[in-house]
Amino acid sequence: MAAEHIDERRLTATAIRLQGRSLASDLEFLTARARAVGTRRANEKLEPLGLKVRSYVVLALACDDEQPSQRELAEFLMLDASQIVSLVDDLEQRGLVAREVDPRDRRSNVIMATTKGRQLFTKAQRAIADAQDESLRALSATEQVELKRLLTLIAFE
Amino acid sequence: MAAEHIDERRLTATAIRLQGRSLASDLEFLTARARAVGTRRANEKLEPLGLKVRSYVVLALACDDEQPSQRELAEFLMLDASQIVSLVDDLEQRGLVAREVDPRDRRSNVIMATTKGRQLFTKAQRAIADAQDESLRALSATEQVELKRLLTLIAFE
DNA sequence: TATTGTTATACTCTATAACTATA
DNA sequence: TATAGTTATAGAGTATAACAATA
Repeated sequence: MAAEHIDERRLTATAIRLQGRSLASDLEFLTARARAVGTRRANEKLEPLGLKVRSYVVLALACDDEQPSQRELAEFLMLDASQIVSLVDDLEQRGLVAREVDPRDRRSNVIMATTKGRQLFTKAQRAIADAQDESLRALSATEQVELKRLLTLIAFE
Repeated sequence: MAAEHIDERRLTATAIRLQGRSLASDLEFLTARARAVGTRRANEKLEPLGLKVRSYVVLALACDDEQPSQRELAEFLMLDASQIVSLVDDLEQRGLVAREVDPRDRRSNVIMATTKGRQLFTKAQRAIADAQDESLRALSATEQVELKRLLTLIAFE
């Protein structure tokens, strides 16, 4: 009965007729379904590493030498600040990232990846790339670039 | 401190630098953020009608004369069957949709919109169209069509 | 006074297993 | 034996308010 027990990508013959419906051209529906398909697939690939998309994105930004504050992470990832606390808690307890008080503003914590965190991130990038390649399978190289460009426009607009 | 208290579309100057990071070209991150922005906006527009994106999509398919079963809704919307139960329960209690046993397979419920449901759906379509127009503001007409085409490819692939 | 991070809390969303009725 | 729907439940994701430290 669980959704995982059915193929998450293709639809059965019985449900295909719903694809012709007006909802199928609704941006809200399309982004929600694209994200659901992609997140499920990516979480499966990340599972052996003990990561999910949620924790991966925090680790990715911690690895990128920008030393973001928790506030910046919350804003960029569109998560509540209280959610960042528990995501960073988890990564910190596993020795993957470290909090460091920002000397310029001692209210802020700057998040940095450890060596161990960077090593795991290298593996995680491969897992995410695998998932992404599967998602983009039906698109040409040009279309892949164009999709990302257009998604960026609506994700940050 | 809640995420709603910050602008959900534009980023503050402090977070803009994160946009240059490699994560910003990650498909998983882009679809997640595009969906988060879009769902938040659409839920705000739907709120006066007592709907959310989740309930809207069920109502939309119920209005489309295809008489989907709950199973088909679950599959198409990528929700668990048990979630469809509570969404249909809510819409049914409000007199917006009706369950009817499928005479060809008496295990199945066919979901149909009532007149009241169709009337509300007309208003909801306008609300969703408003939200979508805001999301697509930065795209040309051609780009809007192209984005939906490419999203369809990854959402159903 | 305002902001960063934190904690506690509650609410929504999603998944799992067990049940019933039909097939 | 398998499938559609239901129920109960638990876990993940998200939002809100209040607080301490700092600005």
